[in-house]
Amino acid sequence: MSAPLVTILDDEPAIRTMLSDALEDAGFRTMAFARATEFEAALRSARPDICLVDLSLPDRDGLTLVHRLALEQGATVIIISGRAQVQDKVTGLELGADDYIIKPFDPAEVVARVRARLRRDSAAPQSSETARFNGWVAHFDRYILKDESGAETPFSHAEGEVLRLFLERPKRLISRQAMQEALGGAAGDSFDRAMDVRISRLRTKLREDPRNPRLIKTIYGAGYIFLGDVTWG
Amino acid sequence: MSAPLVTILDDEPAIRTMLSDALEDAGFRTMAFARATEFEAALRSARPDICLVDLSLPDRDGLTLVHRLALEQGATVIIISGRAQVQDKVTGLELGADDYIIKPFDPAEVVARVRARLRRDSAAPQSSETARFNGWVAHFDRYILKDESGAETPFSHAEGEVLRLFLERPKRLISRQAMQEALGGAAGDSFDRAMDVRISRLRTKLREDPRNPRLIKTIYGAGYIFLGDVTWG
DNA sequence: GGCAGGCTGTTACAATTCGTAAGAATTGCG
DNA sequence: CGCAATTCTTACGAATTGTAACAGCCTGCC
Repeated sequence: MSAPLVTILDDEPAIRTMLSDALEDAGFRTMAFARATEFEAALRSARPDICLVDLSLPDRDGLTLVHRLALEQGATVIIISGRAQVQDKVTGLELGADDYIIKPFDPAEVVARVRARLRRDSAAPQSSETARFNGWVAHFDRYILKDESGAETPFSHAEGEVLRLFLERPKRLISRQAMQEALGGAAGDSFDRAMDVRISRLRTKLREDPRNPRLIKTIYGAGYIFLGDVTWG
Repeated sequence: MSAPLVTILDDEPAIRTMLSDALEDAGFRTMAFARATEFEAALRSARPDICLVDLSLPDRDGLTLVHRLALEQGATVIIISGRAQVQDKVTGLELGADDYIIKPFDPAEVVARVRARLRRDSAAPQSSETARFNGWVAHFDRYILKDESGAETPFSHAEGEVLRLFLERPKRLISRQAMQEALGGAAGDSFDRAMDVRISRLRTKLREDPRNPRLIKTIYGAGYIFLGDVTWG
């Protein structure tokens, strides 16, 4: 597992340098951009773990960008802004940002906040081996799925990997790329289909209606989202 | 699914009241404590979704408490503290806190940060994912539109973006340009038509009469206006 | 070893989504 | 009314995603 990637989007060169230096000293990989368009272009090939975004961008409405990144792409976003009004912070956070840091800032605090976010994102894997969701009970230790009537459906290891991934991140978008990494597949062309097939088989076992899946939703062009109410243990 | 529970641990009664009031107005359940020992006793019977903790506690070292809560119990912890030094923030976050708010604070910001944490933690009641308007119910979490008879019409991601935009700004003019930015399209000539098509398809799903649209009105030369009576939640 | 059965990736093709293009319909204005 | 600008709708096609069918692999068993 390589070092987490942090992107920086800010039009002031001094800020970009300061953040890059501090974050790289702390062991992160960084990519810095001055304009939203460049940043978005880069997103197509790289998937950052955290995005630091300056709100006062010249070439695009920053809040719109945050919203798209956070709620639609499922990225973790930290806003860095010169605006210190409470109202600004509240709207930024409501739009999906995970944190809001005011300029001027101390790089050490930024690093600490980035670390705090990452710690949560990769939160300790569930110690428990059973999970309940929408009438189903998944027993990962026995590779079995029980429905409300108690009937058992076995699932395979590969299916279990996908199911566990969904149950650990319910109601959040999981991008195709993130899923492939989690499932240990190279991002190669051919593995794409393998992942699709895994999900398809899982859907069948969960008795999803192909026309209108209730649990595993596809977001065209982005990834998947699992909509169950999950309780572990 | 009951409202998320937020605990407040602070020795100043005024702060406790201020936070309780603000959080309950925002729809959360709260429990407030003046001392760490009481708080810990309560933890045995209740499982808070978020813990707000003041560091300057008389009866216990606050940082130790935060560490136990966050890293060992896996709880989500937000520190509220009078100490504004960067070093204090860094240690607090390193010890496992998820956020660090400095006194004096605005309750609205605290609420926004609590919401942001819950959204990430998953199951969180997001700003609410259903909206009612003129006999319709839009379920954004399920990508489904229900009419009065309960019949379901699925809508796609792209259609949902448009619908959400309308429902968030009812009875107000939305200029074409504003809409394009919100939908993430460059203002290029070609994307204009794409937006039209999205709206057209949405109108079809809402069963609008092309001659006399009741919900999505076109303002020639300006933009669109959504005329429904919208209630979120 | 040889075979049966299950698991999983690959391939091929079907279905869906969504932008583009083109022509039709509408609106505003003189 | 006539004309130009704007907007609506339909059809099409590229890209994305779903899934059935096939093949390779492993495991257990005789």
